[in-house]
Amino acid sequence: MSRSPSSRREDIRAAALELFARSGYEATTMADIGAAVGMRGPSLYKHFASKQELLAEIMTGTMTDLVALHRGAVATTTDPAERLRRAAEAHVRYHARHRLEAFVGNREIRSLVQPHRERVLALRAEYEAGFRDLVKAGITAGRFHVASPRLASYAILDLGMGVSAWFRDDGESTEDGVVWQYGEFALRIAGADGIAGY
Amino acid sequence: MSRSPSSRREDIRAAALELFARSGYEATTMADIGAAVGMRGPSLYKHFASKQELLAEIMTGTMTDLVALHRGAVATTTDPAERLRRAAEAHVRYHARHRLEAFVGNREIRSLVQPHRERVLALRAEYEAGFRDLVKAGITAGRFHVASPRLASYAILDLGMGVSAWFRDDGESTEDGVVWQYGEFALRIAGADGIAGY
DNA sequence: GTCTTTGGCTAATGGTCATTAGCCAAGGAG
DNA sequence: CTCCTTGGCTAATGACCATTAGCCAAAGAC
Repeated sequence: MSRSPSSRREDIRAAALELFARSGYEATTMADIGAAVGMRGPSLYKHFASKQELLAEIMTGTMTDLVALHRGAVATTTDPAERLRRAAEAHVRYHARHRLEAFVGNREIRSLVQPHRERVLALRAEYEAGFRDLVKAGITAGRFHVASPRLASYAILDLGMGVSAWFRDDGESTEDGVVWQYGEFALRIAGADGIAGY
Repeated sequence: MSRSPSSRREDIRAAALELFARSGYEATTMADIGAAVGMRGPSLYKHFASKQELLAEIMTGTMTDLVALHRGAVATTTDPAERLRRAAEAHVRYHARHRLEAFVGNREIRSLVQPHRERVLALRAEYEAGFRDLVKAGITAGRFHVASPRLASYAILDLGMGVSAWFRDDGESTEDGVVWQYGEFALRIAGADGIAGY
């Protein structure tokens, strides 16, 4: 039974994502992607304009989702510590749950060409500014204690990115366990009141 | 004036490193590397056996240096917090000071072929185990308070890796400032006694 | 039943790339 | 001075790759 065009396109996108994560964009060929969905490489061009369009769609989608999740996470509270915890948890949960998207989103920016690249970089800058603003607001409120809000926000962001590289929901770590623990780490990094390990 | 063979080889290695960091191993050509050192691509083969050898040398060297620096950092004290701080500081300083090596070392493992790849992965596993052991030792001594030593050690490692991606010694952050702050973050993540932001 | 559209095929296009082969100028050794 | 080695050159080898062109079977529309 043939697949609908939009589900076929989604299959191709999923196959490309898996191969880009495993081998890298440059080392993945259209023939590889085609083989993964049961067609020849040149047939992909009936569904996608180019190999670059595949990468652009994956990376833009990832960054758009992260920004939206961040906004949603911090929207319903004004407490600085709660906002940071929720933002960090959303960040880590996304990296655990969509680890291939997060991994490719982090790793393949060098292969993304204009204008997609600057669009993704702009979204990334917005996202990073969101974390920095959260840390600064906490310091201003007297709730966080850290010498450098800039370094703290970078550190918190990097924690999530690391998760996409190693996390497997294999029992040793559950998604919820990692999300909770990393939310805690974010508050520790920020030096939030009442967070000190016990 | 011609350069000595070993300094020529070092120039090629440095050029390759810079290009691998900027564009990625796969997207960098031998012609690119040759142009950077003032010769044609095929001439590189008088100094290196292959493009892969260049990558392997960079990545193995980086991992070997990190393991050695770690050993040195923890060798002269037995206090758990001091050991973790020193290990984290060595880790971050390396990533700040050798950010291209660290960046390529983190990002290009997918392009490294056997047997180099398993050698680098083994060194990486040893290095990661070193951090995990430090965190566990601190918990055993009652000095650290963290639910998951495994997650804490991953988090600490990821902090340094992030540094290689964004750090510039540009005044806004100095190497010493970042090293100190990140050493502090490592202790906070581990929930070290006496570290709570103020 | 006929015409149109869709989507997968193969062959081809235009180009790229790692690496080897062989040449030769320059420098060093004896 | 002669011979050998080194290191950079160009041309070539063998293979690969993104993408396009054109064909055609199958399915859908009327």
